[in-house]
Amino acid sequence: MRKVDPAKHEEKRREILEAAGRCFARSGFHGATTSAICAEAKISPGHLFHYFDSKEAMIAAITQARLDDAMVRTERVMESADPFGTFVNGIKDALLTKGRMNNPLLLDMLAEARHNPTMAEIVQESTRQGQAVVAAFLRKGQEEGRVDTNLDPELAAAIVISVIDGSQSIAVRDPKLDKEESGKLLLKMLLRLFAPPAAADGA
Amino acid sequence: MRKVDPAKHEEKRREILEAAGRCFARSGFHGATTSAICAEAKISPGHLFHYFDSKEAMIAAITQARLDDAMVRTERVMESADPFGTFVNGIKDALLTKGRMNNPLLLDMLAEARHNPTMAEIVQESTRQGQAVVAAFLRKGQEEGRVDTNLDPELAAAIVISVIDGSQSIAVRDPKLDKEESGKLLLKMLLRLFAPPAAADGA
DNA sequence: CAATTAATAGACTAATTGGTCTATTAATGT
DNA sequence: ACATTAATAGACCAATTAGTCTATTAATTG
Repeated sequence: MRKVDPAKHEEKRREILEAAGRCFARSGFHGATTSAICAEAKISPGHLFHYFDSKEAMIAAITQARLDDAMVRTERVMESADPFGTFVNGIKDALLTKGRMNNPLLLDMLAEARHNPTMAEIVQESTRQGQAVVAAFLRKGQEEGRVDTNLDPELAAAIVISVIDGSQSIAVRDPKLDKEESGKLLLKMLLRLFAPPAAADGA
Repeated sequence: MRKVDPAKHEEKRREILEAAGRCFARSGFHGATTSAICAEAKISPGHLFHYFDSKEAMIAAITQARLDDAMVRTERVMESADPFGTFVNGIKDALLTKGRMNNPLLLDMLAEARHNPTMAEIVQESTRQGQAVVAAFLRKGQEEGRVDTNLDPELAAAIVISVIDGSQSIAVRDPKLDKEESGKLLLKMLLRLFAPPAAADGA
């Protein structure tokens, strides 16, 4: 008989998903056709649907993958020597929209989640997890006296995520705006929100 | 002969556009079919395409209309007795996502603009105008000593818009989160960013 | 009222698109 | 070597969808 390496199967799936990701980024979830994805991945339709049940499933898979990816990277920060400090750096990275933290599909994913219950579930579940992790960082910061203890960590975490989401809109609305500058100001804004009443954090 | 009221024509267009808006809000720009729009507007396809050249044109028109609408409302604030104060109230309204300032298509519009040059142009042009108006409010605030003069009004305006955009994501990511609460915190965050070095704005 | 043209309907279509079916090739284990 | 099954191709299809065409009804004006 034959019993083939499931790792190879997974690898191919990832490969196809990456090609799909490029197509989706270019044309949106609905604008990208399966045949465009086939072309990008250099496979036939039969082959494509051998790996994914439907285009819907591809959209769900890539969304899940991207969100998971962001989660993993965020969680890894927790293991560093200075969690809160590294966390702030992570936000910076996310806001500058350049580090591999960046996900050009974010707006599409959010919009899609407004119309598609499956996607909504994926996004919401991922948000629950992400929010919890961010809240943990904020609590850590509160313990260290670097974050205002009046802030509700869960709520503040939601705000952090919302600001990162919002930062994606800047590139769309004003492509000429310097991302470095806007990112820095967004970060400053968050840090001021975090700052305990005493410390003014002028710079 | 016959020479019919162009106002009536415009009115019907608006009517159809409103129906389309409901469909788009429900299913997204691509998920909503023209026949769904026909059903919602209670007209026939022939009739629909008598008023709009294409679905694309409908998407562009509704986007333009929504953005113009937001602009008009924002501009009107400038005419009030206390522009900056009223402006802050306007932001509050936008963040609470309830006042008629709210536009459930915002995320869809931004996502679409990433893939569709026509939409990109509309969004970017509208942003230019909106940003200018917001920057004017901030300058007013600076003159009145209510806004940090170190802030670049144009850049800060971009941040304000980005935060409002980002606030839309909250409802998607965490529908259970209290909008009142998150809106209040977002507003506080912006006000702290605006605050001149001296005033701490503790509340 | 008659003529004219706008408003409206709705059957129809051309093209696209997600997805299937069959066939072929290439691994793998015995 | 051979049997078995996975990997892959690509022709094909059913359904959907944006958009058209023709016909009818309703205003408007002279």
